[in-house]
Amino acid sequence: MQAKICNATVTCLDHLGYAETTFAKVQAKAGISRGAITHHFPTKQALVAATAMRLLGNAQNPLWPHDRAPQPVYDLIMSAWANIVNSAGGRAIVEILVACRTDPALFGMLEQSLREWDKSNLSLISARYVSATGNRDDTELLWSIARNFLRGLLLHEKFVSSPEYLTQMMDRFARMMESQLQVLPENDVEEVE
Amino acid sequence: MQAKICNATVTCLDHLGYAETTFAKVQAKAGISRGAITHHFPTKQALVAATAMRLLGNAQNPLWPHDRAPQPVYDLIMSAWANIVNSAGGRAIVEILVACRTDPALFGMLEQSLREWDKSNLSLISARYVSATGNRDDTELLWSIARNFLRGLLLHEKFVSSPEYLTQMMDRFARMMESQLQVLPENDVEEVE
DNA sequence: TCATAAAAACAGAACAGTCGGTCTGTAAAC
DNA sequence: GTTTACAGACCGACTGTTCTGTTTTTATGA
Repeated sequence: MQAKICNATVTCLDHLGYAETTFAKVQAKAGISRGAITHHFPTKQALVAATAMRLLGNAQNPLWPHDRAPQPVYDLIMSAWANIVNSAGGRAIVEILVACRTDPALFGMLEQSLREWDKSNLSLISARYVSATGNRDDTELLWSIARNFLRGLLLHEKFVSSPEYLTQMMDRFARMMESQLQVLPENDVEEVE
Repeated sequence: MQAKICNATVTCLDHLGYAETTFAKVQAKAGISRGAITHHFPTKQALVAATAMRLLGNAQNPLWPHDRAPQPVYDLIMSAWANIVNSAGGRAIVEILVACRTDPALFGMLEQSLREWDKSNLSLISARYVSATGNRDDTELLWSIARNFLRGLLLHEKFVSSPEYLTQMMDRFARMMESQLQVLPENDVEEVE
């Protein structure tokens, strides 16, 4: 039930934005009663915070399969955009991040979790990729830069002069990252997470 | 009067976010009557759209003074962050861009203006800076990348592990740009805009 | 094993407050 | 004298939240 509610919330955030994501809309989208939603999530912030936590959990894995070798940096950037950031969940996360900036209650609920997610996300990267300088901190800096670029791109996407231009930006950025970041040479990368 | 209303709107967007920016709040912040605001801006979208146009006009100049030589790329990135993106106006713009994604009425009012602003912004850049490849399109791509990164950084700012880490990210990105972009050699750069 | 109590899961009505938008009224300007 | 600039009351719709019921699940103890 909670999963059903949060999925409906993601859809609403993606299609309607944070402001228009109301209890009534989520309830209608999920096809449930009003009581169900307020029982599990007494406030709007609680609903959105729970949805964010769920999304973060799902966004951790799909980029680096445990069984296969890490994909090249270029492909990593491309699939991060297509499968994570520019997805319903990714767009919902951006709505939530923006709301966090001005909603202290929501910020308080998510601050710690987002910090921890950020940290574990970075350590997943530096277990598989390494900066050209060989410095681990630099690896994490580069990935942070990439993540912020992709999120910023989400805001600009609808105003890009043409779809091809967006492709060119992605390609240009991925090539720039490629020159700074590389797949870690064959090591044992088992004991991660 | 319109300027007073729009300034109050910027403050509200910055402090309260798009969802909580209401006619009542703007009215109170500007210290005017309800009639004044609805007279000039009949809908909330019209108010926000007019505010956006005003902000875009202000955000065009300050990075490249006409009288002095263009600043180095590193400084350009740094001052774009400090003076444009991470300012009250910059944060308000991001709120508006996010709202545009899900509000068709607002999007319709701003789409054309934002596209034109983007174009003129890019031509201002390529009049003073050039990609290491010498290609003008590449220059514009690089600047688009920088702008999107800075906007994305705005969403992440409150969750960064430490203030120093943010400085490091800025520094790392600016150095990366520095290696791809350079100040255009002394030419006549008068007939711009 | 099963009766039973306690708790959790849901349903839906009700609430006060606020929203965006419209309306009439007045003063000033052109 | 017609239009524009402002003032402020008014409105229905909708907001997030609280509340009282009803059903289902879970825990308990003999």
